[in-house]
Amino acid sequence: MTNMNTLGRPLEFNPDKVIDCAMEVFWCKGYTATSMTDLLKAMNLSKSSLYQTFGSKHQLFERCLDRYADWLYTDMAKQLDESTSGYSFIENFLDSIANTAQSPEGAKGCLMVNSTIEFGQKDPLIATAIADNLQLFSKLYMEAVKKAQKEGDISLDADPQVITNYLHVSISGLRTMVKAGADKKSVKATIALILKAIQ
Amino acid sequence: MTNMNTLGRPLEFNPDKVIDCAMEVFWCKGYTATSMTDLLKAMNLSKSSLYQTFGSKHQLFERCLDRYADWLYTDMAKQLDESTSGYSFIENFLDSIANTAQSPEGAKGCLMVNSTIEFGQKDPLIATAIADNLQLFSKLYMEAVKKAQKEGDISLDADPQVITNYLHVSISGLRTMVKAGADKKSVKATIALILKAIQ
DNA sequence: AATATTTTGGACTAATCAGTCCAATACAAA
DNA sequence: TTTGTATTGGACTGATTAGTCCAAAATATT
Repeated sequence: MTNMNTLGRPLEFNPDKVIDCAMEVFWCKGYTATSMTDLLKAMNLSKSSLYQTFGSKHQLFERCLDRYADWLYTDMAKQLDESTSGYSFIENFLDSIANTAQSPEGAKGCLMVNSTIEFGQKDPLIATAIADNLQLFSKLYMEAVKKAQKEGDISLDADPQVITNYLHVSISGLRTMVKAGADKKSVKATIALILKAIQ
Repeated sequence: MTNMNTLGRPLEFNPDKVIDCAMEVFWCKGYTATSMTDLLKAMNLSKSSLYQTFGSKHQLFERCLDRYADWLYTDMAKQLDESTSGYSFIENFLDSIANTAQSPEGAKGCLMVNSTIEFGQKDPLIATAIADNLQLFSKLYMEAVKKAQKEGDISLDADPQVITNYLHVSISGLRTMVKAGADKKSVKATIALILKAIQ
């Protein structure tokens, strides 16, 4: 099988590291527009190694999706943990999206949003992968919202689940706006209005 | 050239009608995932006729984008015209998105949003096509917002341009949420919160 | 009926697609 | 050093990609 071998020729690459390379390509180009040649070049792997280790383009993509969600979740959880308040965490996260406006990072958007739009419900495996990862972020948002409610920044009679969905919608929308080329000033003004609904 | 000929063999198809067929395919599958074979089948055209009339896959897609925007704009302008108030127009439009939840129509999403995510700023021609069409909808939203302000449903000290951007973000976000498979009830609850920010 | 003009069907191309396969290679254990 | 096991490079496959080209067909004008 893959890795964990004590016998035979050792792997010449770090599977986790090359997944990051693949993720980057899928993130920039989308699944369909990415060719195996693109991936091979970015991952600096031979065809055999790629297929041996990851099975297929589709399976590799699933791995990338999970890796992306994991990476983003870890980062956001850290942000939440280090934040002075639940509300400021939300505020800062939205602001960080605005700061990607008209930059290469902003042009990439969010791999989860990109994949949701590219696949929708067409591919059951990917649809569940996205749904599962979305659930992960929901929990994080929920935590932040409940914290903000305790801290008096968000009204107590608001339903945290509704606010969580509202945040998802706002974030996807902002990412789309940024991808469409909106400038930082417009995005920030929009964010101010977004936050108005949850106060 | 194309059409408007008085001499020679007449076209066996209606260019406008077959564009609608192509639009449908691009809408469902995205640009990259759509093959010429898909288009040929959907449009019921021979390869020569397609290339003769539309030039290339790319040019055909541009035509489809414009056609889509035109079609949607016309429909929305009519809705605004027939609406009892500016605010109810906005409300009804958001509600119509919620009603596509977990249906084939919802799975398609919005061709403008889909294309924004698929292309971003990668393709200058398509980026401008999207930006131009977005501008069209901005004017419509702006009109509705200003009307709602006059009618006392939206506060007069709110900047109509900011609300317009906010609506764009909300609509893109809702379309993404629906594509991800959200149920009607959740979407409607989210819309209620979205509207809260502009009252 | 002859001619000019245009569209159409379909054969064709060269490039690219994802994926397979195997001999050569490189290591650990014996 | 031999043996067993796993990885690697790269040739190869068949299908599909967008796009070209030209002879045949279909019409309006003369």
